[in-house]
Amino acid sequence: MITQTVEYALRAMIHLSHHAPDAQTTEQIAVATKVPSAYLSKVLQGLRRAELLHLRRGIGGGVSLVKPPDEITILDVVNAVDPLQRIVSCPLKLASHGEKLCPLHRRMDDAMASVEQAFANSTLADVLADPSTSVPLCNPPKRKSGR
Amino acid sequence: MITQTVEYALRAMIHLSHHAPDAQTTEQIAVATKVPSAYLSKVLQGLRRAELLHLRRGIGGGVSLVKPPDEITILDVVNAVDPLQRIVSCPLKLASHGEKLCPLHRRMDDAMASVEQAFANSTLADVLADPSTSVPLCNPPKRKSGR
DNA sequence: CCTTAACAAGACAAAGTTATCCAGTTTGGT
DNA sequence: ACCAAACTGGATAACTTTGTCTTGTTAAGG
Repeated sequence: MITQTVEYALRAMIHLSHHAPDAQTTEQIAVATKVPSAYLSKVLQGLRRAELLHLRRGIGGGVSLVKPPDEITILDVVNAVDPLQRIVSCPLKLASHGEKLCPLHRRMDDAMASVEQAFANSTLADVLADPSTSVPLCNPPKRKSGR
Repeated sequence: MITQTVEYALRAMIHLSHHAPDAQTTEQIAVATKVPSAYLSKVLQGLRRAELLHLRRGIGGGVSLVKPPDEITILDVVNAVDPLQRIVSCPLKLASHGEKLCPLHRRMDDAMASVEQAFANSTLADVLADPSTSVPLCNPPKRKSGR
């Protein structure tokens, strides 16, 4: 459910939010988020199909967010690349169960619902603004003498 | 996170709980839970390794629960076959983050924690006793004339 | 118009998951 | 002892996910 692809997509989106509204190249994102760049480009294409990203090619091109970070939730990102699978009907196809989930699947879907809820309640801006600890994905800027 | 294997394992455990403390053959479980029997036997071996099941071979053998259904949680079953992956340290291996999760991964792990919590709070007996709707996994017994 | 930076798209490879099959081994009953 | 019912373990196959590579296509700038 939190697949590698989802993890990569979230890293990329956070990184872009951090630099919003500026564009970043795929390569820049790959380095910053430690994602294999060739694979990242596939993931980004998924995010573009979901209309979360704008990709421009050619010199000076790159990747940018379509909407500001406070209008994009974690759930949006997850659903763009690997949609959260809710259990909507009996996986055993029991006719008598139909749309009503049995107690087992009811519980499993409740768990999925809580994840969906949590993801829907956090925007990328929320994540960036989180006062808790460190900057998402980033080492704190090193204080260098020559700067 | 709720992989096919986990789904199968839970179906088998619920089925066994339903018949506890009697044993069932792998084939009986496979038919009742609509799981491919050859694969089910692998899944059951995982549950045995986790000491949730007792498998006996030979005539009259079969699969039985090691503990009563009210002492086995959904989480026990999940962790036996495909352990729930909590995020315990920064996936980017940023030295500065170390054990502290950044706001992104903190949120992701919180979601995992809520799932873990939900799974830990339901025993197999709870699922069976659930008054909500239908019997877990089963079609209601059909009223046949000759019976 | 040519070069170069950048994304696009498809083929392909590696690894993990799911599923099948078969030749053993154990066990109870005759 | 033998037979038949059941699980065991290993090999293998199909499929999905993850990752790489190569060849295109787009766009800016001189």
